[in-house]
Amino acid sequence: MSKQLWDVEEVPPPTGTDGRQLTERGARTRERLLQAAETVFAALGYHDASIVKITDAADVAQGTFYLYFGSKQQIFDELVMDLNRRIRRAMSEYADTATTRADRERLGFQGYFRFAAEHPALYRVIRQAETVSPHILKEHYQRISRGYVTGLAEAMEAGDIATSDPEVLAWMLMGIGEIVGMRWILWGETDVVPDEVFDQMYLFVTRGMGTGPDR
Amino acid sequence: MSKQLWDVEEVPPPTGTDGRQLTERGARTRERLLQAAETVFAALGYHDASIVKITDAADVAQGTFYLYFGSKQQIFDELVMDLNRRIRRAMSEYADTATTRADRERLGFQGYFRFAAEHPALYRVIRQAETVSPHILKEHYQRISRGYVTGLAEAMEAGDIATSDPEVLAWMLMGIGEIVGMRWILWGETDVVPDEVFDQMYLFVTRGMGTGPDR
Amino acid sequence: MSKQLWDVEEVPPPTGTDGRQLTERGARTRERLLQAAETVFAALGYHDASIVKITDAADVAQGTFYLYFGSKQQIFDELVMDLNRRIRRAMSEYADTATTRADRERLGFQGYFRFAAEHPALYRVIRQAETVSPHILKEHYQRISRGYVTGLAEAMEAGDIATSDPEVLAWMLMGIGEIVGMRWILWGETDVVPDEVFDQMYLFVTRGMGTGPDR
Amino acid sequence: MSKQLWDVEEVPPPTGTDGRQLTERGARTRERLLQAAETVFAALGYHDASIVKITDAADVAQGTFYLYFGSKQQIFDELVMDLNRRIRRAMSEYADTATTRADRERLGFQGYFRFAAEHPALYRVIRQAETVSPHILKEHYQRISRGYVTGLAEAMEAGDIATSDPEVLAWMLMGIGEIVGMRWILWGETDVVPDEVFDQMYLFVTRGMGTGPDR
DNA sequence: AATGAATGAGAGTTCATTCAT
DNA sequence: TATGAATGAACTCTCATTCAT
Repeated sequence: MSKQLWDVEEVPPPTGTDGRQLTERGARTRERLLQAAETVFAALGYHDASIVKITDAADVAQGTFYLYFGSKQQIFDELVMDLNRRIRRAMSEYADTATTRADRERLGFQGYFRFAAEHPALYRVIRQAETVSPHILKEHYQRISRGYVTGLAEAMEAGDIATSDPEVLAWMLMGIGEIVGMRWILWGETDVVPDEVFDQMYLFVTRGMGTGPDR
Repeated sequence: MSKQLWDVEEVPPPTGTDGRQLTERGARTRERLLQAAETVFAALGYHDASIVKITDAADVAQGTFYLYFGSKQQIFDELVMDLNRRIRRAMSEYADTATTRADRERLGFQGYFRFAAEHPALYRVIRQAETVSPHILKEHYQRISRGYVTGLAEAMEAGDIATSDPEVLAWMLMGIGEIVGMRWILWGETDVVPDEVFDQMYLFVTRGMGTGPDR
Repeated sequence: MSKQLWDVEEVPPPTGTDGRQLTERGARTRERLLQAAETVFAALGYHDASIVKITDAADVAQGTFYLYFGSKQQIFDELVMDLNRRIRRAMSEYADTATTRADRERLGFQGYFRFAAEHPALYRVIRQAETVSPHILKEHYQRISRGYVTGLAEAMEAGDIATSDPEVLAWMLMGIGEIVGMRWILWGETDVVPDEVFDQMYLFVTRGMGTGPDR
Repeated sequence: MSKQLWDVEEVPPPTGTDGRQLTERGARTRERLLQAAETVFAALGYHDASIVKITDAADVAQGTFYLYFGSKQQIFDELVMDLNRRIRRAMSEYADTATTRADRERLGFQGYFRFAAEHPALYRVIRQAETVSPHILKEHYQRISRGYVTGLAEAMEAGDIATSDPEVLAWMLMGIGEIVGMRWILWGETDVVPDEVFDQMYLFVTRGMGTGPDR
């Protein structure tokens, strides 16, 4: 397997609201706030989350928040992009253990479901973005799709799956992963996708891509 | 084609907050509020929409709102269920014109996309539900899935598509429809799904279900 | 004496923040807020006055404030214009009792000093306007000057005072009135301008205008 | 002409908040802060100016401020007294070039107007003092008045102007200068007092003092 | 059925000031 | 001497909701 599918970019060093570089202490506080935000947004949703609740959870004073983030929106956006990077990393880690190309998508799904199970914030936070920060939501899907497209195009060229528009395919795979994760992980009794469901899903996907068991 | 796929139930006559039957005038006012809410929620999202804005748009006094709805949540929930009924009706209307069973899903997708194009509120409002009213969101998906399941089970029995768990299949179809609609209608330049995309999508779906061109 | 020097315009009926006409009850509340604002601004100055303090003084809830005024600025501006109308009315009432034209300015000064003595708000509030709302301050002086100009032009035409630019003269009279009022009323021990001071001032003014005792 | 009218006192060497003498570097920083304060207060007014903005303008850290000034008030007061010294110096410089006693007041006015034109801070800052630091405002006027009184008393004794209470006269001259400067310099199109206006004003003043052209 | 004035809790945000480094 | 992170009280303003008319 050549390179990583979701080749996750490095993050630039964080700055304060005024644009200045942070001391180590500052960076630590900022990180605490970001973690608190994840918890609070996941538990309460964007509206109902409040800056007081975030600073309480981070155990800093209200005013401190504004040293690092300009507004509730801004920390939200940052959190979404942070989650996005972590999902892609999770998917990469799984997918890159594949020994055959055909296994890649399967492992990608598993990475995604695993991450979703461990981070309830994922759905609660990201779906909010639709109205809170539409452009960030777009960005989120696009970044994931990009990774898929790369891998799918390769697979098509190698003749492993039927040739088609890799972008359409990529979005469909995301749509499937998202709704299955929501239905069986977020709303399910267990926090994994049951094996029979996974298998049915995967059968559908491979058939759809033109790599069924018949191939 | 036997019966409707999304057999949409009748709605009971609306009542006021106090539970009493409404006069005709009252029913009209209530309707005005519901329409105003759709506009306002779609334009601003749940948090940013406010009851003043809704009553302003409906051209009634603030107090009047509470004669018909108990809270902001409640009108939101009602709106979601209303949209849900209308989508299912739209999907049914399309699907029921199918002359062959195989055409049903295709037409169902088209009904959905058409509705999405005409009602931008769909995504903006329904995705909000994730945090505003989780149980309503669940209800929304379940009702649509139910229609799919009925039709898919029938088709499997008739041998038109490969046998599998119709529920898993139903959810995947929803997931695909939702994300494709978002990507190409909500975010696309045109407000229809381009033909090539639709075809690629449909090819994937039919292959996945085991009804490809090869059948 | 022909007509009034400071012919004070009528005020339009007050409206709420949303532009709607007020009920009688609303008008009363609005008035209460305006009076409270005068007291509070006079006692504390613009910065140190707060909306809580104003609503407390008016004995209404904080939110009520915003039914009638859009911001602290706005109630301040309104208050300045209100004081301005009242000063001009006070000056008019005095000046219009004059039996000889020569007496008019004397009585105008007295009207002004009397008003200043009774309304400590005058200086505290109006001088603030310099930075809070420069254009309102300008308006304030211009309206008073306009009344002066009318009277002075008349007097010049009648040959009662030496001919000169009535506007320059008007502003000087205001400047004198303002600083004398500040020095002897606002900062003085008594709250009237001592007779000897008033006489000295008036002698200076009449000589300056070319209507000394020598005329 | 005997001595200076506004004989401006020397300022004691500045100290830090802790009362200790400053090093040369400290004195420089303190000076930078004072200059930044003039700019910021003039541009924004007392309330809207903030210590962050002052320290930003002075390019020092927030904490540094408190090494030199105890509070926002304190730097404001110091700034007012600084401006006051500079005005008096400006007036003196002009007045002391007078060759005849009668010319003194004329030149004093010109010095004042020139200073006002060059320092818009003058009005914006000093008028603030009304509520920020009433006693400082009083002090400001009194110091200027003192210079006037000295000169006017001398002139009366010499028979150059009519005898009267020099204090009343002094305050009136200040009032005139202030309002004319505001009307024609601060609010005027040009930043000088137009010649005709100045002449009208000066004619009024000389007549009022009993030194008209008729003398 | 409809109004609109009134409420008050709570939101986001700013800012003078302190203090460890 | 200088820094800049941290504080927390106070501010302006919004809003869902109640209630007398």
